[in-house]
Amino acid sequence: MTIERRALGEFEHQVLLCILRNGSESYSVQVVLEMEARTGKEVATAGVFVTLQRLKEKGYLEDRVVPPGEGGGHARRYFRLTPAAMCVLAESRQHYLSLWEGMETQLEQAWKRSRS
Amino acid sequence: MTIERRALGEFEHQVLLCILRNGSESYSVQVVLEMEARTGKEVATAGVFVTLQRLKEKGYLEDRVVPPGEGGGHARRYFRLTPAAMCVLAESRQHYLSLWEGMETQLEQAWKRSRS
DNA sequence: TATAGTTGTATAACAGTGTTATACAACATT
DNA sequence: AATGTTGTATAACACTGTTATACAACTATA
Repeated sequence: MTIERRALGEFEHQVLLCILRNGSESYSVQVVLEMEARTGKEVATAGVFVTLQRLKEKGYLEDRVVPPGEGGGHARRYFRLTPAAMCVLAESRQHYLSLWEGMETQLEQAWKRSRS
Repeated sequence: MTIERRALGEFEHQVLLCILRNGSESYSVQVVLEMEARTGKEVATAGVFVTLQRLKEKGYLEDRVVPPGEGGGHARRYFRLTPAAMCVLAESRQHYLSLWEGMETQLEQAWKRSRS
């Protein structure tokens, strides 16, 4: 058995990117809003929540609970990427690019061919 | 309920790309070899097989059985992409690019920051 | 003609990821 | 006290990925 890092699912991948994009830290609702803004589709909070937990278990996220400020409200759990997460993101980026290498034009040609 | 095409899983995505890359048609073993050549990792035939079946059920692949030629051997089941498959590939490509837009440099910077 | 080897198809079982429904906790408003 | 809002949390289920295993058709070799 080799020590192997499992690949991320697409949704996990997306959640990590949104946290990174939001700045250093994000909590669940921020991630949901960021994802919706970027995809144009509705995103369920619970789905993001479960994914945040699983990513934490796998060592890709660290979290801290921030108590409500002076304005009151509910405490929030903020997540930030670990170095392992950035590493796996970079790797999966390379993987993706190599899979698609030269395929963009080929897909377009195949598409035209299929309509003629 | 809107008529919605489910997103592809990453492995499904990869299988479609490999068939497209191999030319117009491929059968299971060809896909396995193509994937191994591209990723450098071993790929289980059964995994590819199940995925080919599922992609066919979803309307992304069409298949035909080709009897053994003069040299003999086992009959092969060849698969080719449907227009729907090319369409979903193109869409998921756009989706991916928009998710990563501007993130490559940001990931690099976050990475450096985390080591300082 | 047995026996073993090769290639390719096929299915079942299970683990991992994605989605939905639901509950709950803390605070604000009326 | 009752209601609304925001955010956390869990359970259940469907879908995707992986592994183990069986089987079918042919080849080679003794």
